Amino acid sequence: MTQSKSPSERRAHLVQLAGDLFAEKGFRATTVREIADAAGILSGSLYHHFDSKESIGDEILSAFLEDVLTGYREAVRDTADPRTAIEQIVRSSTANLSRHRAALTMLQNDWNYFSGQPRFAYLRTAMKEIEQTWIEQLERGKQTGQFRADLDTRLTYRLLRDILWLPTSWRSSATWSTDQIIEGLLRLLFDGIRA
Amino acid sequence: MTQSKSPSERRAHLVQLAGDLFAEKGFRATTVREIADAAGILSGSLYHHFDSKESIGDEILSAFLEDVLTGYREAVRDTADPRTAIEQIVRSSTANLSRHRAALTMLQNDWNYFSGQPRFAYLRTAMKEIEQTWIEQLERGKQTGQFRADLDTRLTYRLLRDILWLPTSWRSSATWSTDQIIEGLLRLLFDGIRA
DNA sequence: TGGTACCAAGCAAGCGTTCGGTCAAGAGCG
DNA sequence: CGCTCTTGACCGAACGCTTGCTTGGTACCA
Repeated sequence: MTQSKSPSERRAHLVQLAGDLFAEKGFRATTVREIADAAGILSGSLYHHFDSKESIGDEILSAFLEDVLTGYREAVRDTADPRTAIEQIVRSSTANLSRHRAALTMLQNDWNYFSGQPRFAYLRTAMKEIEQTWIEQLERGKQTGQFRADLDTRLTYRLLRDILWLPTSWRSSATWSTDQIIEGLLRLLFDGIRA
Repeated sequence: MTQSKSPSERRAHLVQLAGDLFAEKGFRATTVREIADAAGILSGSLYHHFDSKESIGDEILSAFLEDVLTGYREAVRDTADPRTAIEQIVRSSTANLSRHRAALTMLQNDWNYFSGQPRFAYLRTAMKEIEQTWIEQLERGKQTGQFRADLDTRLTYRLLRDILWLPTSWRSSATWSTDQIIEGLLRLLFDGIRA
C-alpha cells in the first residue's frame, strides 16, 4: 500500500495532493486537515514539510505562472504571424491549464485573497506580462489587416483570456477532450458562430 | 444622515448592503460581522431580521434567477429568428447581470457551497432551463443554415454562457460601459475577430 | 546516535449563531 | 390627557465549533 518514496518526492506528493483539493474546492475552502487526511497523516505533521498553508499555495501558483509565461514567450518568439502566435498561445495555455488545474481554480476563487498579500506580488507582475503579450499580438493583427480594425484590443484581450481560462473549471463532466475544446474555441474566436 | 426608513424597507436595505459585500468578496468570504458593520449594528442584531446568513444569500440568488429566467422566456417567445433570440438573450442577461452583480459573484465563487445544499436545489433547476434555451436556439440556427453546421451546441453553449457572465466580475476598473461590452461580445460571437 | 517523519494534544483567533436585557415609539384605554 | 402594555430594533456577551498553527514527545532508520 504505502510505497516508500524518496526523500524529496514525498514533499512533491503532498503538494500534488493539496493541489487536487484546491482544484475542487478552492484554496481558502480547503482545510489543512483535509489535506492531511488525503495524505493519511495528521494535520500537524504537514508542518514538518511546509511552514504554512500559504507556502503550499505559493509553490503551486509560481510553478503555474512560470510555465504559462514560458509558453507565451515561446509563442511570440517563434512566429511572425499574429494569428499563428495567438493560436500558439491558445494551444500552450490549454496544455498548461490541464496540467495546473489547481492554480487556475485558486486564481479564480481566491484572487482577492492572494493578490492582496505582498508575498504574492508576482501574480500581478505575471498578469501584466500576459496582458501585454495579448494586446501586442492583437494590435499587430489589426495593422496587418488580419483582424478587424474596430477591435477594442483591451476589451478583446479580457474576453479572450478569461474565455481561455474558463473550461478548466468545468470539472463536472469530462464531456469534452482538450482537443475538442481548443478546436471549438479557435473556431469561435476566428470565425464566430455564423455559417 | 440616518433617514428613518419604513418597516420593511429596512430589511431590503440590509440585503442590499450584504449583496455589495458578497459581490466584492464572495459569500463565504464575507462575515456576518462585516455585514453588520456596514449597517452600523452589531452582528447579533442581524438575526432579528434574518434567521441565518444563508437566507440572505437565498434571497439574493432567487431574485436573480427569477429575473434571468423571465428574460430568457421573453426572448424566445417574442422572436422566431434564432439569431435575434440569442441577441435578445444577451441583451437581457447583460442588463440583469449589472443589476445582480452579487448573485453572479456568489454563483462563480461559492457554487460548490450552494449547489450541495437541498435548500438551493432551485439553482440546478434554473441552470438546466438556461442550458436548454441556449441549445434550442443554437440547434434552430443550425437547421435554418444561419449557424455553422459543425457547431457542437453543448460546447458552444458552455462557452457562450460563461463568456456572457464573465464581465460582471470585472470589478477592478469601470473601463467599459455595458453597451460597449454587449457590442464587443456580439461582434465576437457572430463574426469572430477576423477582418 | 542523530535526524527524519510522524503522533497526540492543544492554543488563540475567528466563525455563525443564540440569548437575556434595554429602550424608544406607538396602541389601547380610562 | 395620562397611564399602561406591547412591540420592533438593537446591544452586550457569550456559546460551540472550526480554523491554521505550535509544541513536546516518540518510533524508526541510517
